[in-house]
Order: sequence, then C-alpha cells, then structure tokens
Amino acid sequence: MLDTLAPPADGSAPALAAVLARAILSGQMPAGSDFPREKDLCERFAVSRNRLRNALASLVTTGLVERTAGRGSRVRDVTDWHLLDPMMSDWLAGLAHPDPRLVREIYAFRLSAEPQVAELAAMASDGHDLARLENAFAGMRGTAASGLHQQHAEHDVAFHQGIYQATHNLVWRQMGHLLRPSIIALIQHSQHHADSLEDSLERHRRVMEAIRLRQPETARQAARAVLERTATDLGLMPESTSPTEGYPA
Amino acid sequence: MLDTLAPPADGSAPALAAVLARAILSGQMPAGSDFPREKDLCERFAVSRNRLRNALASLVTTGLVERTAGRGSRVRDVTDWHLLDPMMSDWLAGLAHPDPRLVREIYAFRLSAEPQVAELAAMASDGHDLARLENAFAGMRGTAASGLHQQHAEHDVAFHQGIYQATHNLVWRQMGHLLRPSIIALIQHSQHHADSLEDSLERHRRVMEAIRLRQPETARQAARAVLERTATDLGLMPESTSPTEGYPA
DNA sequence: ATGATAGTTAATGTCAGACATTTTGCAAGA
DNA sequence: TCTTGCAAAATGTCTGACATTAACTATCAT
Repeated sequence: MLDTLAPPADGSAPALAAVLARAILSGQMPAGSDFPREKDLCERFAVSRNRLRNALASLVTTGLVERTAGRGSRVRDVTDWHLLDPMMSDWLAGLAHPDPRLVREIYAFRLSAEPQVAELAAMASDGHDLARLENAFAGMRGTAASGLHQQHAEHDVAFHQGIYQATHNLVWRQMGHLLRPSIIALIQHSQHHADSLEDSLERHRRVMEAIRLRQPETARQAARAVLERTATDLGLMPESTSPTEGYPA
Repeated sequence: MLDTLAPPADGSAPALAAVLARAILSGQMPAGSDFPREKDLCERFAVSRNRLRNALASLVTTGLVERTAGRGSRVRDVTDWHLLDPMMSDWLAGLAHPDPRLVREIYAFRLSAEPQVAELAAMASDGHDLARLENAFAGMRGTAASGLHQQHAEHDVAFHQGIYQATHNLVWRQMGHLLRPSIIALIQHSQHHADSLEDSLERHRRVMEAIRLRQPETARQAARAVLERTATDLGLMPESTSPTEGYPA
C-alpha cells in the first residue's frame, strides 16, 4: 500500500495529503481497514508530525479516513466520501487509474443532472457566460484534430463548467468541480476517432446555441445528446430512451 | 462582529469552528474583509493557538476564509463557499437567522434537482429505502398536529434525505446534506396552518407512493408539487408552470 | 523628486518535545 | 465468569521557539 508509494515531489502539506488520499482512492485500501499510524507515516515520508497531522486532517475532512484517540485511523466506506469537496476533485483528477465504479457513479450523476443544468443555463445565462462558453468551444475545436488530448480535455472541462456557472446558482456552481475528474478519467479510454470528435464538437455546439437562443428544452435535449455516447459505453443508458410508467419491480 | 460573540458552550475544536463560521455565515463580515488575527482570537476565546488553528483550518477547507503567511486571513466571497460540505450544512442548520439569499439559492437548487432525484429514486429504490421513507413519513404525520415543529422538521429532513439515498448514487446521496439547513431555515417562517400541513403531508405521501409503484414520471411531478408552495412564497416560480421555447432575452 | 533596495515589522507556517486523553487488551481477583 | 484495575498504544493538546512570507518604511543613488 503505502510502503511502495513515492513521496511527493513537493514537500508541502497539500502534496502529502494528495499522496495519502490517492492511496485510498486508487482502491487499494479496503474500507474499514486500519490506516497507518502517525509515527510510521512520519518516518516513511520524513516529515514532522505537524505536517503529517495537517495532511491527515484533510483526509478526515473529506471523509476518507476516520480517526479516534487511542484507537487509531481507519479507512471509511465509499458512501462516506465527500465527492463534492474540491480537494477531492483535485485528487481524483490526478489519479492515473481511478476506480471504475467511481467513474461510473459520477458519470451517472452527470447524465441525470446536466440536462437540467443546461436548461437552467438557457434561462439564466448572460453575455459573460456565453463568452466563456464560446472561448472554451473554440479551444476544443482548436485542439480536436491534433493530438493535444490533455489540452482538449481542459477546454472540455471549461465548457461544461461554463454551463454550471451559467445557472447562476451557488449550489450547481460548486458541483462543477466534479467535471474535471470525470472528464479526465474518461479521455483515457475513449477512442479519439476523428469522426467521433467531430460529432462530439457538433453536439457541444448545439448546447451552446440553445443556451444563446434561450431555448431551455432544446438545451436540455442537446446536453443529453452530448453525454449519450459515453453513457452507452459505460452501460448507463436504458433501452427505452424515455422513461415509462409501470417500471417492473 | 466577533467581539460580541458568545464563546462555545463546549470547548471542543469543532464547536469553536462553528462559532467562527457562523460569524461569517450570518452575513456580518463582508467578503474581502480581514478576519481577526490568531493572537486576538486566542485571547478572545481563551484557547491555545493549536486549537484555534485547527478551528481556522476548518474555515479554510470550507472556503470561508483564505489565509496567507505574512498577510493574514480574509473572508472569501460567497461564490467560493463549499456549500456542499457536510460541516457547512451543520453550521448553516444551527444558524438562527441565515442569510435569506443563501436560503433562496439552496431552495432554488432543490426545486430544480429534486424532481429528477425523485425520478431516479422511483427507478432505483429497494425495500430498505421504502422502509426509511415510510418511517419518516409516519414521523411527520405523528408530529403534524401537535406543536412539535422541531421534531416534525427532523422527520421532514429524513424523508427527503431518504429520497436522495434511494437514488443509490454516491453523488446525489452526498447532496442530501443540504436538506437539513434548507428545511430548518424554512420552518421558521412558515405558517403551520393545520390545512397547509395536511396538504403538505398528502403531497409527501404521493411522492412515496410513486416511488413505491416505480412510476418515475409521477414521482417527478409529485416531488415538484411538494416544493411548489414554498417556492412560490420565495418568489422562485415562473408564471407559466412549464418552460416554453423562445424565452425572451 | 523618484525609483530601487535593504531592513523592519507583523502576520501565518513549522518544528520539537512533553504531556493529556481515550481506547484497548490483559491480568488479577472476587 | 464477571469485574476491576492497570499498562500499553494510539491520537489529541499544550507550549515555546523558530522559519517564512508579505507589507511597510526608510535610505540611498540616480
């Protein structure tokens, strides 16, 4: 677990917290298992107890570990993790191989939420929001053909975050933090066919247009279309595209 | 601001953090203003620098304040607050007079999200989820007539949280934390007319029934109906109940 | 006068060591 | 067997000193 882990390049407290967090997020440490003692971790990473405790405090506030005096630290269950904490998003985004179940959960959320978000954006956006969207879209188009996957992903993140921002709602805005880890995790496994990228671009453009023209229902459907292909790949789409009554038990 | 603030009854670090946080959340300290120095706060609350720094660390992780060495601490803007942090929810829920704008923002989110949440719940809930809902509903009914507003609110929270849980999605679940502050803040100003309570109960029951019968679309509409009255009171409802295309700029 | 520069001050960040508190397990005794 | 008490081990807290950073200030050269 942690024995084979590389110490952080930067010796800062946040960097140390990221290393420890990723040991849990990568799925190696089962829920309920004991987390190493302070003393051992201090020696392992050659840091003072103070710094280490600061790092551990981050793991506690994000719900990754639970500490009790006299007892020790243990890894908490996935259901207790604060996935919406921005710190958590950073850690997840930097993960080479995030837990596929986590990726699915987050994407399932986006699939159910973003159509509504786009609808709200179409009702509440202003010129500033549209400028951000256009800028991000231009960036996506500019990095589509070439092999600049990383930069393309960043513009992709900026585009979707722009939609969340355009709702002008404090809560939805905060949720935009989830986008980076979600998008970063998915570009690893996507094909990057030229035609698929063109298609994806066109779908993004339709969302932007609907928001610009203040067509909430169109924006909702366009946002859904953006997420559909990946959702199908992840096995998240039901057979019937529209939910019907009398769903079987 | 903090000079006239009562020290926490319990001397624990979380309690101290709550006191400091509420000084900001109550809206007294404007964004960008300086937060008191460690030294002063230590004297004011008669705690060691260690405890105080722990408390301040909580304010930093929730995005309430920003600290830089040599410069000091300042209050951050509302848009930077991590409203989805469970700690934040606790602080908000304990607030006697939360900022009305914040209450509105959170409720506006719920109004746009909970119909979708109920729809998901109708598709994914199991017996355990339904038992929780029934239990909470029974609690609501049992405390409706009498003057047990506090307990009624708690059952109300449990009911809505049960819906979020029933989605069986990690992200939506986390969002259930927002319910307590939202509901607690709103019972203060609601009328508690007997007929209004009866009506509210009936609307809740319909949501539960739709989830039990696995009728997603019905659940969606029922959830919307639950939120509608309060939304109107808060001025969040548009004139036309269904959004139409060509929304004017 | 102005601008760069070095020193001063005041705030937060870090360290080290001792001590306090809590939990757990063990062991002796009623 | 149950209880009580003790000892060990972990996290939590306190204290004082020092490090680091950022803003301010005074000085000096141009």
